[in-house]
Parts: sequence; C-alpha cells; structure tokens
Amino acid sequence: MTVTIYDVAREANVSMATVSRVVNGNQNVKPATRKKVLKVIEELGYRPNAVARGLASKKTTTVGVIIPDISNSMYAELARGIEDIATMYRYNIILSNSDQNQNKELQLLETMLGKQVDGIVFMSGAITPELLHEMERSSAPIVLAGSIDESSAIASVNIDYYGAAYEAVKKLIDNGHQKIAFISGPMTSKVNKDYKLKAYRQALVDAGIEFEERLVVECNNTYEEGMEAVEALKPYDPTAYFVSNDEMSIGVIHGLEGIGKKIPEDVEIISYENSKLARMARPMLTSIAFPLYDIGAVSMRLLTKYMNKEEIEENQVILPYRIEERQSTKNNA
Amino acid sequence: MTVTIYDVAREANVSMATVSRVVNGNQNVKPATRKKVLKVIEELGYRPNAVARGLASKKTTTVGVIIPDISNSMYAELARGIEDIATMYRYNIILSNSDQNQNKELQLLETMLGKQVDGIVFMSGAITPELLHEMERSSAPIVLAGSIDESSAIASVNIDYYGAAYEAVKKLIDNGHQKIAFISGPMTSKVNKDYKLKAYRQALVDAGIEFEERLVVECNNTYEEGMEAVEALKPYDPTAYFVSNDEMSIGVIHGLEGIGKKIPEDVEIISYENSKLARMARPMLTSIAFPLYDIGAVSMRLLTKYMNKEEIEENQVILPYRIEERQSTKNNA
DNA sequence: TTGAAAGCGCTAACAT
DNA sequence: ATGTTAGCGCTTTCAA
Repeated sequence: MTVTIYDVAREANVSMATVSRVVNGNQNVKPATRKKVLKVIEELGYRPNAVARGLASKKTTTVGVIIPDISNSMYAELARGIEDIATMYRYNIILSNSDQNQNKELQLLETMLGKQVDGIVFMSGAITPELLHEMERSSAPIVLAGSIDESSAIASVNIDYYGAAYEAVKKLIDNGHQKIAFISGPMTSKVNKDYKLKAYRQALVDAGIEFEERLVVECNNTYEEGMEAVEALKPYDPTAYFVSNDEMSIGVIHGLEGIGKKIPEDVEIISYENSKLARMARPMLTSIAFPLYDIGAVSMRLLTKYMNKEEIEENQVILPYRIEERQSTKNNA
Repeated sequence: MTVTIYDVAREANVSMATVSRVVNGNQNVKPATRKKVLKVIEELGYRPNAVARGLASKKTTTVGVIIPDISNSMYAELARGIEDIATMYRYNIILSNSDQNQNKELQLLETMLGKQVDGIVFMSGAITPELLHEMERSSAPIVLAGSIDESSAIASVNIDYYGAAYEAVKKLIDNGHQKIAFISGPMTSKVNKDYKLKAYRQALVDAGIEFEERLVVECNNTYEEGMEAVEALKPYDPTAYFVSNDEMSIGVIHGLEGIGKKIPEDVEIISYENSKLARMARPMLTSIAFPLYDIGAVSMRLLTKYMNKEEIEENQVILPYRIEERQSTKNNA
C-alpha cells in the first residue's frame, strides 16, 4: 500500500542503497542515476518513513520541549523562539505542558527520551535534585531555558535576574521612594525566591531602608491577584511597586486606580517582562525586558551544538536585559 | 549500550515476546513471570524504544498540530486545549507554526506525515484547494480546528461565526446605532471575509441601514492597528464598533480615549474572542466568547475517534458561543 | 559508483 | 502461558 524505498529501487532498477543515497543527498551517485531515481520517486509519490529512518540511524530530528503552560504568553513566546530555531535546523518539536508539576516533568522526560528525541529544552521554576538527577542520566542533551540549576551541571540560558531586579528597585529608591512593595510571583519559583526577592531586599538594605516583610506579597502571576495585592497593601500605603510580571502590573494599576492613586504622580510601578501588554496598559508600563523569545532561540541554538557534538565554550549563558522606560515611572531626564 | 527488550528477555529467562507482553500490559502472562520481568526491567533501567515500536506497530502515539503562531494567545489557547486532551489519550504532540503561509503548511503536512503521526489537527484562516487536496490524500486522519472547509470533506470544529457576528451587530443596532464600524482582521481569513463581514452587512441591511464600505477597516489583528483604525474612521464618526478580537478592541478603546470619546456613553464596542484581556481592559469589554480552548479540546477528541476508527456521527461540529456583556456596551436590563 | 546484507528494537501472527 | 519468527522501512558498513 504505502510506497517504500524498496518499491522505488525496483522501479528504478537500482538497489535500495542507491535510492537511500539520492534521498539523503549523498554525492556518490551518478547524475543520470540520480535523475532516474528522482523521477521514480516523483511518479510513485514516495515519502521516506522517518520512523524507520530514526530506528536505523538513531536520530529522529525531533527535540522535546517541556514548559509549564503554553497558554501563558510568557512560555508561548519562549516556545516560538525555540520553534523558529528548531525549524531553521530542520528539527521538529514535541511540546508538552508540565504545569510545573514535578511528577509530570519527570514523566514527560521519560516519555520523550522513550521517543528518542535528539535533545530537550526544559523550563521550570524549580529544578529539583530529582529532576537534576534524571537529566544528568539522560542520553540526550538537555538545555534549561530560563531556569536555574545552580550546580551548573546542565546547560542553561538565562538573564541576570538578580541584577535586573536590583536595578529596578534601585531606580525606585533613587526616585525618592522609601516604601516600596514587591508583588512577586510564586515563591516556589527559584527566580522569585532566590533572585528577585533577595535583590529587592539587598537594594533596600544598601540604601539604608529597612526591609519590611509585609510589603512583599506573593501572588500567582494573575491580573486578579495583582489587583488584590493593592487592596492588601493599602494599610501600609506603599508609594512604589516592583511587580513580577506585566499581567499583575496591570492588576496593580487598576487596583491603584480603585483607591484613587495617580500613576506615576502618587505611585510608581516597575514591571518585569515587557510583553506587548506593557504597551497596552494605561499608563504604559515601565518594565524590565525579559527576552523570552531570545532565551528560547538561544537555548535551541545551544542544543543544536550539543546534538552535533560541537565544542561548547560555556554551558551557562546569560543574556542581557534592559529597562524599558514608559509612563508608570517618572522619567528624570 | 542501551538496554533493549532482548537484554531484558535474556536476564529474565523468557522470550522477547513475553517481555513485550508485560510492557504492553497484555493479560496473557503468569503473575510470577510478570513480576520477574518487571524486576529485571527495573534493574536494567529498560525503557522501551518508541521508534522501534512505531515501526513495528505502525502507530506512533503522536499527533501533528499545525497552527499559525503559538505566540499569539488565541492559538496558544487552542494548543492547550489540544494538548490536554492529547495527554488524556496518551498522545504526544508535534507542534509547528505555519504563519498561515500556504507553502509552509503544505510542507509541514508533508513532514508530519513523513514522521508517521497518527493524526493531525490543523488550523488556518484559509483552507485552499491545494491544501484540501493534500488533506484528502492523507493517510492519517485530519481535523480542522477553527478553520473552515465548505466542502465538508475534512472534519472540523467551529462556532457559528456568522450567527455570532450577526447577533453582535444586531445588538448594536438595537441599542440605537446607525453608524457602526467593523474593525476586521485580515480578509485573507475566510472567517472575516465570508462570515463576519457578511453577517455585519446583512444585519445592517435587515435593519434598513445602508452598508458603507468606509466603515469597514481591515487590520492585522494588533493593538496598534486597532488604535489607528479609530483615527482613520474619525471623519465618519461611528458611534459603535464591532471589533474582530480583544487586542484590537483595546486599541480601539485607547484610540477613542485619544479623541475624547466616552465608552459606552458616546461609543459602544463589542469585541470578539473574550480572552482574559477582555477583563483587563478599562472599560471591560463586552465580547463574543470564542471558545478556543474548547475548540482545541473537541478537535483533539474528535481526532482520537478517527484514529480509533470509531463511527463518527457528524464530521462538522459547531460549538456554542455566547455574548459576555461587560462595560463597553450599555446594558439595557 | 553501485549493490548486498546485516541490523536498528520492537510487534504480531503463529505455534506450541 | 510462552516461544519462534517474520517483518516494519530504512541506514550503513563492506565489497565489488
């Protein structure tokens, strides 16, 4: 029923090996032979079976991608970066959502390795010792995208989360604020707990401002909780907010409007992410640009190097960030 | 190096067939044998090779998903719906972005079929005859998600785009408007050109209102073009807007604010999509709920039926829509 | 430049 | 309940 390489060989009066050579662009084929084979391939509508090829060659030209949730715009952006570079290098992607659930993550790794992916791009808020253990045993190379493994055992690409957060908070301090709230995403995420929070705290300390636990609100990254955080903080009357992502920042803006605060006159906000939401907010958000697309793209590019067994100079890559100044902060020229 | 079924068989003193049986949960294995085999599998760290399995069984338990752009929240939502159901039925997903480019779409179909996917979920604004032709020849079942093929040759799941648009425009008319603008997405998309636009037009005609070409603005679905559309329409001073998606609607809101219009007092807006953006807008958007997640989920569910060769009652499924009333329209109780 | 033949790791009859 | 044996469709030595 389906046309195989054998059918083509027979029709073209050559061996399977020759057909295989022309299909794979091997140069050791006489032009005339190549032409003849190509013609038969066309006539028969032959399409190479990638599964058989994968079994014989031990390469599937597909990579696994494990991310928390594709319906979240941050991860979707990351995925697009990964996919674009994957396509460029002729890989396909098996995409799965983990919801940051460690068991799912473990099981997904297992499944993908079983499917013989040539490599894996992995993203998660917390790379547990268990995950790390599995990754180290993996036969396929793995790169962590926007995820931190402090042991540096696994390759990764990130930005300087600490530095970015420190700079944001410092800027708020420099603008004269003393009561700066930090609206954080889940502390189960290492970036929030060990980088942003610590940078926030250190920036305050360095400026001689006392760290107040109550000015830190842990949220689930949603608009609604951003609004609620403002409500919760009302008694302490912060005059500036450092917020973990754009969606929550919009919640903060609306919460602030609800209690009659003007932005940036009464309250300044610095967000983190700089998605297109930052431009769609009113006032538009000053935001730390977190280059998700680039992180995805660079991760995938790095993975291709591992898959090709190229020499890697540095397995921990740090991409630059910048602060995009807009209307939610006073811009002192 | 890698552990194969043969290694397990040898260690457990059984045949490969028996190992295969326990791995695949076949009941024809004596419990004691099963236990012994499982133990060896554990010891050796055996992991079945899905590629070999795929070659032998002609099933890969992976399905292809071709969508325009995963970084667009609408398609991301769709993808999540697909993935959730796929996971439920133990399928993995190969995800690719087509950017609605027909050549890419064709090539992606080819690649996925080559990879022997068990089925495909496809989304695109325009199912061209060429695409249709390829799909009909496909050995793997295909279902169109949120995409229209009027020949009904390929299974699909959609909503009643025409009815939804008609209802939205009718509502605006009922609220007393005569000059209703239609901010459309690209007319290259059949839904826009042949459903929303025609419904808009018919609703006007049915109400005895003249259709004016100039009140229709074709945009690329972005916030920026939504804003610009308002600018372009300023000379004609429309008092109501029917807008093709939430992001553009927010652009329209901001454009309207820019020219001093109050919403909904001066101008009413009905959007289309009802993503979380609709709740994040100020005023919050009245929007036609376009259930992307559900469309994805139902498409995938339908696909599983085809893959199982189950009897399908109806290959064209239409999901319900509804209008979510919020603050961008006057709500007459 | 081309062909022959041995796998790749598994499933699925078929036998026993 | 278990084993034997063909493949599945291709790549890849090795020879010629």
